[in-house]
Amino acid sequence: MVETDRHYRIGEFAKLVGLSTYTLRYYEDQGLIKSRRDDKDVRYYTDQDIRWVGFILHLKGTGMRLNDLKRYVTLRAQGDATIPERREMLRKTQDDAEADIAELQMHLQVLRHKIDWYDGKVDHTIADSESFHDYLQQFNQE
Amino acid sequence: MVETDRHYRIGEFAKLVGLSTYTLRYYEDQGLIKSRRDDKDVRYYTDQDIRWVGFILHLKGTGMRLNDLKRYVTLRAQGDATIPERREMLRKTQDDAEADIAELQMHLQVLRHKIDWYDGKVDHTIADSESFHDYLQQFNQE
DNA sequence: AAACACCTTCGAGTGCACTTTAAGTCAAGT
DNA sequence: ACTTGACTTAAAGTGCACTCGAAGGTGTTT
Repeated sequence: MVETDRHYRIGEFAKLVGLSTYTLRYYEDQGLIKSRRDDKDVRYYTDQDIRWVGFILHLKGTGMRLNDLKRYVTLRAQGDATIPERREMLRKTQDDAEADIAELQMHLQVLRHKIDWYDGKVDHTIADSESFHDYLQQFNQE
Repeated sequence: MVETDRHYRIGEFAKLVGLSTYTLRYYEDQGLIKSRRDDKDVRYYTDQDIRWVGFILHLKGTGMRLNDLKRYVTLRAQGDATIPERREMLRKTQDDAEADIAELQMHLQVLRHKIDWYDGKVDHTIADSESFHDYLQQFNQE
């Protein structure tokens, strides 16, 4: 054991994980996180919870929706038998995120070219003010 | 000249650029695009407009908001004197997009690790079911 | 003649993820 | 005593970017 006995009330916990107390209660309502209560019915959280919320934020950060997150949590609660499905959810999320990045990169490429054009690094003699776009059609798979 | 004399009505144009007619009218209301009208007051668009909408979609694709897009359009209408500001807007958008990608990559790294963990490629003997997170704290600058 | 595509204004609806308020209670700290 | 922070439920508000519908019109095509 490290120091897993530390307790945090919602306000402190909110600061630790970078969410508002509103959001934490909302996530609890949604079933994404759970909290224990002291004898006064006041929520408290532990370092475990910090890690769990951290993980949730990573999943959200890759674009996973609340609904999928709920599903994931439900599966997790059902034990190891659901690992294949959970793995599959993560893989799908990963694929989507990678596709998003690829698309973003493509759009960025156009932006960079336009900035270069503003900087005079690219041929200015073309009449059409947006014809750099033509040049970049080759990257355009959409 | 290539073949810049082709005219498209809104329905056809919508299909060409991948937006709905609703959205095209909405963008026009917002001042992002303009259309010419025939003698019956029916909108028509040209190949120029396809390129312009294409550019808009690239900017949106990098995360630029409608409001900023409006500002950009306004500046563009004011002529070359506003090029520095426009360039700066693009640079800012670029920076933001690059930051988004970096963050996404970081979250993805966690996801990939978790998938590996599910696949048994990573040590399974750790008791804490989410402790892979600890391992990745090093990437966590947020 | 009916269907279809276009036009107008303008307000309401959608989806997502919060965010806030209201209204009342409880308890610890300064 | 008062402020601060916690608690409850339920509902309304926010922001963004559409998306749609009503209601009435014109014009072209089948």
